[in-house]
Amino acid sequence: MTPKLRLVKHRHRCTHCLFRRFFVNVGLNCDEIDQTGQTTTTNIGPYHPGEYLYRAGDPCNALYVVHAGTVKTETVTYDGDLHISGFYLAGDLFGADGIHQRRFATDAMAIEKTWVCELTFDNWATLANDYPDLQSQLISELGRVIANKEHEALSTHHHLLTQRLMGFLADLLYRVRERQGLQTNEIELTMTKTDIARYLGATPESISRTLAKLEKAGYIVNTKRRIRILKDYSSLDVAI
Amino acid sequence: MTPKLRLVKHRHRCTHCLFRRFFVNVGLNCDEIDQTGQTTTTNIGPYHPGEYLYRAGDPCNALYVVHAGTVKTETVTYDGDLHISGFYLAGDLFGADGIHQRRFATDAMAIEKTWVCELTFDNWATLANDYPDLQSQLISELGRVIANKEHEALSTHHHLLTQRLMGFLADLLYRVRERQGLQTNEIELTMTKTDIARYLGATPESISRTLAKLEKAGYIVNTKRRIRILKDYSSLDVAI
DNA sequence: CGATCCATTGAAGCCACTCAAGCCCGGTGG
DNA sequence: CCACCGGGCTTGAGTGGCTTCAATGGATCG
Repeated sequence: MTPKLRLVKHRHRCTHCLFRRFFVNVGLNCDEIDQTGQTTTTNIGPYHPGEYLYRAGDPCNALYVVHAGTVKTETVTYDGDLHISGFYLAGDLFGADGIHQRRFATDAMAIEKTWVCELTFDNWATLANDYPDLQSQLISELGRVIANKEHEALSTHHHLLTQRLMGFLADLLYRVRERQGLQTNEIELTMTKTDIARYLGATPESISRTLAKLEKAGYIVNTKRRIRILKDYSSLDVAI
Repeated sequence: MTPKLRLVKHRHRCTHCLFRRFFVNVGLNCDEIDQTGQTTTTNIGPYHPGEYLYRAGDPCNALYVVHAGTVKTETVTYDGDLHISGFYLAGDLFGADGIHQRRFATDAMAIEKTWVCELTFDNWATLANDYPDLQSQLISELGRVIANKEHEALSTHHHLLTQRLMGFLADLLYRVRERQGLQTNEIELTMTKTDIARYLGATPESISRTLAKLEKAGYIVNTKRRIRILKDYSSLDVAI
């Protein structure tokens, strides 16, 4: 990672940016902070599909939020398998696994054209000094990350791939809706189905077969890069 | 949970307590804090095996650290399965999944005679006001929890139960060694094997069979409530 | 000393993996 | 422009690991 080549001064408004929400919650907005002359967040990008944002073991000096695009974090297991630990959409915090050791535990890669907001720990310390409530904002957000990871682990333990996959799609639809504010039932898949397999701990073949089965049973419509959800996840018949 | 009946003033030293480590790291110790007249942590217990510390949905007003004993956190999935999200030994922080929503996401149950340290958010806010560095202590710890959860998720995706189980045992041995400071190779199992199954997403039958297989292959010695590790996890032959 | 929960072992079935082949698509270069 | 290539996706056949169902033994406890 050679951030120097990519550093772009923060210019456009981070309307969906988590950091902005933090600032607003303590009674500030980005403009005010800019006016104080303090550097707050830095917008970095674009990263292109397949490009690494950082690698496992790199020093972690900042927090990141996806500004636009999608990021995946992945690890190579000791026996060579590739495991994906998360997909991050616009507004999502990622890289928190590096906070403790000050080194990232995973690789982070853009899977489409992506910009991210960077908030360095140094800047954070300065800001938190002036606005102490910011700390509890971050603590709360980390709590949310933990609760999410636990929820993910839950669906991981469904041994039927049908359920894991429907759970994944339902979660993705939920998150897309959160961002669009629309009640759409269609997901634009930014990740490959192979990546979905790596995320769910399955093989691409099984994903393909299971999607076909779900389509035949009338739960989804599965086109090239889109999936339309026809029934709610909770109505899933395990026996199909 | 009826904490009022169990509240015991903090008396003995929390030598392994995470909170104490926080205080020490900002240049304090429990004695000094006690002298200021501030209530810091409250020691609660004993909880007996099978007793709930809190239930999913209960309001979360505090952070908890195991003082002595073992705690498990579990969730009932919508289809009735019981999933265990973690085992917590002396010194471990738990309940962090309740920070964001201010409600716990899981049930917490003692699996042996257990005491815990409670630090309420109110007390935390007071302390953090006087000693701002405490906040980053907690942030760092939450980062550790996140990194751990991600690591757990990794081993979850080993599809061979043999590997998941050996990984679990190796992790448990590592954590026991951390606490005892000894180079023992024996684990005293505080949880039932059924609980191990629920944690690993398997059935008790499979755990039983896999342990028998590992013993026959010379990797472990499996007695009633103890397991002795004979070989390192990394030397595990997948083909057994 | 019966009740209950945990643990173990056996037999049968099923789901997902492995191996293998072919298709589709975008990108590249002759 | 087309041939070639590579990666992702799909489909087929066979195998293996884990689950399910069932039954028994052991441990703890009121």
